[in-house]
This record gives sequence, structure tokens and C-alpha cells, in this order.
Amino acid sequence: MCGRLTLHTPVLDWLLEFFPAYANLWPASIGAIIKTHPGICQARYNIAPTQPVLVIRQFAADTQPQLEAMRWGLVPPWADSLKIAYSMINARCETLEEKPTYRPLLDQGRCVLLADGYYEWKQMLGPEASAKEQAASKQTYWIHRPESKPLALACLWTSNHKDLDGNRAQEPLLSTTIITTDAGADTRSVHDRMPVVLQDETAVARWLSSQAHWQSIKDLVGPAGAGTLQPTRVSSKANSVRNQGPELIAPELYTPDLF
DNA sequence: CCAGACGTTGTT
DNA sequence: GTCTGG
DNA sequence: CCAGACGTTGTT
DNA sequence: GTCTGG
Repeated sequence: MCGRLTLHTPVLDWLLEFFPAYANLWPASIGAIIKTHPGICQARYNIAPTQPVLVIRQFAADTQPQLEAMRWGLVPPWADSLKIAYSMINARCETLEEKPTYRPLLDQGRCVLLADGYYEWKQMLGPEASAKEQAASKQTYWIHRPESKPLALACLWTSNHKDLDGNRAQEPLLSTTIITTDAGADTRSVHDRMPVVLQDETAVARWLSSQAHWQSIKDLVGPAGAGTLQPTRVSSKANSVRNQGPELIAPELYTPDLF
């Protein structure tokens, strides 16, 4: 699955990679979002659920896609509390069309999350080990594109207009969830699920096109092809959200005396 | 009809 | 809001 | 996702 | 064990 992210690629570089056609318009967009969300465009090596993430939405064909900050973890319009979001950080692609919360978003709530990697925890021991042993044996991986190029993740977003958890909502709460699918060849050895990766500029444009119906773009949802992603063994520093620095994605070498 | 869930992962 | 379970 | 808390009363 | 916080 996908429960922790990185974004250290400069945001302008990310936008130019997937939307070169709007090259001269992006600096203003970035300036605007920095005003409302200071710090959101700085490098982040440990983005956790509930935190703001950067997403792209497009409201009409041939208009500039919009850069937005959203809370990670979907808070549906009917929710009276933020609690539900803890279990809606990912949405299984296999059941998107059945789930009443997700179905309307397939046509009206597609967006793309800006990231350049995510963390995964490999379970190194089988079910015969105790829960304690299993927890202690987890190996952290940072999964990213070769050369650490930007990554576009297929997501759904929605808006909640209620006074959540007793706090009067001044503004509607925008939130997002990352679609997951079976792991592809690159990451299967680490974990059996992965986020849906939009491969290139064309895939991103199709996913975002607001006039396109789900049936015509659902082919974009599936495991990434071999060669798309690369898992790098890293230390357990990323396990704690208090740790934030670039050292979290540094490759960890195997220590020979353990083998 | 009303009440209650609405979600995923991993673990058991 | 909308679906499922009883 | 993992880490860390998990509770109340009265007093400062 | 289960929930909350980040």
C-alpha cells in the first residue's frame, strides 16, 4: 500500500515534467500556494496521512490545471468527524465502482498527487513469528522512479462542509485518497500492493480531463510496468514522523555479518 | 421501514 | 448522501 | 503508514 | 488491544 510519501523534487520541476504546455504559468501558481500554505513547496522526506499534500485538479478542458493543498485521508461529505480519514488514506481500485463513497468521485473527483517516492515496510518474518518479533523485523524501503524523477499518483478528492469534531469549519475541507492496485514486478518482493502510477504526460492529462468519463479512462488504473519503480533499502528513521531530513532516503548497505 | 455503516491493511 | 442489514 | 498514548480531579 | 497524532 502507500502510507508515507516524499516530495523533494522542486515543485516547478515536477510541474514541467507533466505539464510542459503551461510552463510560463506555473511560477505564479506556486507563488499563490506558498502564500496560503507556507512551507508546502519545500522538500519533504516524510509526509504522513493527515498532513497537507500537493495535488493537481483540472476543472475544464484546455484550462490550466490547478495546484492545490489537500489533507491526505479522505473525509467524505457525510462525515461528522475526521476519524474516518485514518482508514481512507488509500482506495482499492478493485472496488471503486461499488463503494458509494468513491463512485461519484470517479467522474467528478479525479486528481493527481505530486510525489517522488513512498515508503513501504516489508514484513521479514512469517506468521509463525510473534507480533513483537514481526514488528521488530520490519525493513523500510523507499520506492521511487529511477533517477528519483517525479511521480504522479492517481487520486480521488472530495470536499466536506461540516463542522468537524466540534471545530467550526471556516472553509470546506478538501481531502484526498491514493488509489492502490496489485504490486507490479518492481515492488512485489517488498509488498503486494502499490499506488497507481500515471506513467507520463499523456496519462496524467487523460486522468485529469474533467469531461472524460470513468469508463473511458479506467484503463490507466493498474500495476506499474517493470522498470518504472525502484525499491531502495533504507534505515528505519522514516518510521517515526518526527524524522524529516534527506538522510531518510539514503541507501542502507547490507551488513555482511548478519548473513 | 429504521439503524448504522460508509475504509484499508495486516494479523489472527 | 447512499447503501446494507435486519 | 508507524509511534505512542491510553485518565481524572483539583490546584498552580 | 485500539485509538489518535503526525
